[in-house]
Amino acid sequence: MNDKSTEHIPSNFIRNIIDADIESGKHQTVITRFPPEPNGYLHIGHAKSICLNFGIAQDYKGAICHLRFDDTNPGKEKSEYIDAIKEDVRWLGFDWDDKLYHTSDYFEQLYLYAVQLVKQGKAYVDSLSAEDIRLYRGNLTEPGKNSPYRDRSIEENIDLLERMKKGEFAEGEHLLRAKIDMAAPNINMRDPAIYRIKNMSHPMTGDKWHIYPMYDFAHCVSDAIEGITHSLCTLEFEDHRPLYDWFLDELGTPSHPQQIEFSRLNLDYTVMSKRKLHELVEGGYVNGWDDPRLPTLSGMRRRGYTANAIRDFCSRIGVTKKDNVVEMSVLENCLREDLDAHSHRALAVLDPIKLIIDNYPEDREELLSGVNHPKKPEEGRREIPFSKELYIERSDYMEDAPKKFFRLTEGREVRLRFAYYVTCTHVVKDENGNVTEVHCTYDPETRGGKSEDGRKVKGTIHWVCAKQSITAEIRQYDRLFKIPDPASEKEQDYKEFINDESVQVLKNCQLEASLSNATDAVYQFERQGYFCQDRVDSTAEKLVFNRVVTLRDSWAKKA
RNA sequence: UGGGGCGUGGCCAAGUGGUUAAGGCACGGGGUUUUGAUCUCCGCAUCCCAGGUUCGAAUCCUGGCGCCCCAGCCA
Repeated sequence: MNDKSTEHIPSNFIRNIIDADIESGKHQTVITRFPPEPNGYLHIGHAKSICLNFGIAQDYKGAICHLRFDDTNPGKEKSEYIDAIKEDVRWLGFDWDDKLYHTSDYFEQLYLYAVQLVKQGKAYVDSLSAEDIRLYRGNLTEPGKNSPYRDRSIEENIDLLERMKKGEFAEGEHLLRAKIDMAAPNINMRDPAIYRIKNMSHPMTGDKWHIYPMYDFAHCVSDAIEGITHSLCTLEFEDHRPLYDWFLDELGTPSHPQQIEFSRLNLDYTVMSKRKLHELVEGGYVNGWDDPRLPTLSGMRRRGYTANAIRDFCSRIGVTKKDNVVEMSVLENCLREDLDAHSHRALAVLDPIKLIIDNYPEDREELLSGVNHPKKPEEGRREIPFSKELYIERSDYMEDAPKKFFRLTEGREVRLRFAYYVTCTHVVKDENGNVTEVHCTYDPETRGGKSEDGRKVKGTIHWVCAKQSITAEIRQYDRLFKIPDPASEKEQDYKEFINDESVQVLKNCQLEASLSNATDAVYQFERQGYFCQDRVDSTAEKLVFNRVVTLRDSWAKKA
């Protein structure tokens, strides 16, 4: 970890609570946990939680953060996701040491605790249908009513529960419920489910179980077993806290963690729910979980985002209980800051057009020197081949250019970066009137891009040597959705707002020769943006680069 | 019309009775610049509303208003 992400210790209401707990002696140290359900890939919203939980573990003396897979629903979970999640957490720069757990590690204890509840008369086996249970639950304004099975004897309940466990019943036949209060204003307290029958095998426990615990029961008990001090979760679980506390109080667990809720991260122009991400991936709207347009950590990693930038982002957005939608520009700014500091520069022409220097010798070739990083001379220099015919960016020539256009137009002089001053003389067009060649003359006295006479040249453009450039494909990504908050439109499906121009593929980009040895690092293609090789599609024969993010462009904004 | 939360500038977010109401992003403007990048300088709010308490309130009280979450045998 380096740079911005650890420059200052963040402060937020959760850390304030922890500070107070340590100060008061309530806790000597802190144990947090990051508890993903392995039913999908992690996204930047999870990164917020990861940075919060693991960040606390890093900053407090003796503190530790557990990684716990919340695998209580074998119908939705797969071990493929477990591996992906571990990889993402590691990539983000965090380490769970040997504190890797699964809720399924506790299935035995969980069951014993359930039996204890039954024996205490605090849980019962209900045999109502799912439909009836819903009916009996009441609604937001009306209380529910007791199930006719609510007063079964403890003996009968134990017997039924044991048989549920053995797999004697079909799914839905019975359900273990907490006996609390069917008239509670908090619907979560209206005899919530504890164990349901699922006759399916589990990635970790195989065919051992026929019943699986519900989140509300499993989560608090798992936290207690692990001695978690502060159990941090998102706002929608606030209503579940009374239940979290009820279970632990009834059970008399050795420890009673404190649940604290904070608001989820929302980012504009994208979606963050697992359900929607699943839908985008499975519906073929994007190409897999690691599609560079997705806010998944694997997608962002493939796109070229750095872990450093994401950590910095998480610390900048803060942690509160307020609903929020963070602008993408904050993330992009974190990225640019990190990339500007660490990326080597290169010259690459995305939309090439020939530039011919009429007064440059036909057969001459020379090597010019370019700095790898303008602020870090220690990063060295590289040689860039130069000759009579170059490629420049099509957009760097304009026929009827306004005064403020600092690039090429007839009679205007510009600097070729690291090379020479050239003055545009004329252009050649095809039968349709499209410019096919830009012609110019160069000033041999300006080698390296500077002149002795102190003459001012406002514009500098990038170029590559036509003969020695290498061809590559470049994928330019844009926001996935056309509107800032696609998920909030009540009337329309969010998929209707997908931006069908979210990726633009340029197949004939010309890169400076040194890029044939490109690593998997991110490069700044000068005046364009940051790019990195696509880790899955780029090969030695066919280079493919992803545009991570553009450079800030105040000129384009005005124009 | 049940319960639980939340409301500080365009977006995040400090602030916990006495501060010119931090900071970041965005935005506008100036300077530097062999990337119209970077860097740099400057500008940019009286705190949802209304009453009240107080010498003094974004911070305390009362009453409104607005937004979010909850009726899975999902997490």
